[in-house]
Amino acid sequence: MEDIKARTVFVPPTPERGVADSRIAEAGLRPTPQRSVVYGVLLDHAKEHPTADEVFMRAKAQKPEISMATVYNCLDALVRHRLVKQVHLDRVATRYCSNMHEHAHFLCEVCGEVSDFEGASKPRSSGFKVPKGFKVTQSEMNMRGVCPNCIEKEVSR
Amino acid sequence: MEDIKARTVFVPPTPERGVADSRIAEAGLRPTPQRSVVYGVLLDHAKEHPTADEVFMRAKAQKPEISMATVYNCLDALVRHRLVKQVHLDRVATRYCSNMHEHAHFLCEVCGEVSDFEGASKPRSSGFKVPKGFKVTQSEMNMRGVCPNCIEKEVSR
DNA sequence: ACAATATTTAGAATTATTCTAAATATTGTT
DNA sequence: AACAATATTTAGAATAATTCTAAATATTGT
Repeated sequence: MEDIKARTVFVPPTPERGVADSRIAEAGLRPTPQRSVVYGVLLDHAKEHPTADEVFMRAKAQKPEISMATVYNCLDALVRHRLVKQVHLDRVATRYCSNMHEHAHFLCEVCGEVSDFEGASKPRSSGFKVPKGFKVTQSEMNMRGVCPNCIEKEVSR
Repeated sequence: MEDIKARTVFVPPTPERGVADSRIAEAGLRPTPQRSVVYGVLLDHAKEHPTADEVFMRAKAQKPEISMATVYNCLDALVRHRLVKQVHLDRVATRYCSNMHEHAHFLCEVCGEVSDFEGASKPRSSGFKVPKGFKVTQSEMNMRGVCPNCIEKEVSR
């Protein structure tokens, strides 16, 4: 019989983990296993726009000792170093997004799904006049409404 | 001596209160004194983008029996009926804004002040392609950075 | 004035986020 | 490789924002 313990302990890194580590280093952030896991979770689940809590649960699956405070610390560091965006869609939990291309976010008020919309999210390229004297470092464009799936369900009721 | 009690009890309605009441009625919302006070506070302090808590304190000054739960209820009703916008700028408290003209919000990361930027905040007029099949009912554009005041202070340090 | 319906209330409950201080890890130097 | 300096992680407590609950009150249309 094979050495099961060794087999189960060895979890091959996802391709994203290597990407995570090199980007963390490039960004001038001190590399730690926790940051690697947290950023890896976000890269693996960019489309889901997870909350801190969802990141915590996924990170815990890979690294059981990780704590919630660390997840918040890591998320803050990643946001400060422009590897991750915060998405403030509603009154409750903030979401995190590793897609740094220009895009807007859309929240379906029926099912709660968050979608990415391509297009300009930077003020200069989106019809906004930034008044003289202000320095803009980040911007986000958020929309709400009903997604195609939920419109269909409503019609067929 | 004059009747001080009578004088202090009579608080002349601000011009905004009348506006508040008629807009609440126009919006098809049941008129209640609480909604009137809450909306009046927002109309009087549109530039300050108050949080629910700040609205509560101001509303309490005019109507001491009002409760926090009612402030949230009223804010939700006003938002649903498009008299007020929610502003989701950061991880903490949501802010409220009675300026329904197209504009973006700017948060100064140094002093915390929120400013209005004129310009398009609606997706159609701001360079965003809303994918086919989505119904967009609300949108908000938020920016962060440093305001002119704080840039000046930083330079002169 | 009456029933039906919606709103308000206080307070408890829940959820999201921040804080704290001690333990551990990382870095740049010898 | 060992060392000091500095940064990060940790568990758990603390705080802050928001939601829930069920009873009391207000508003509406008849």
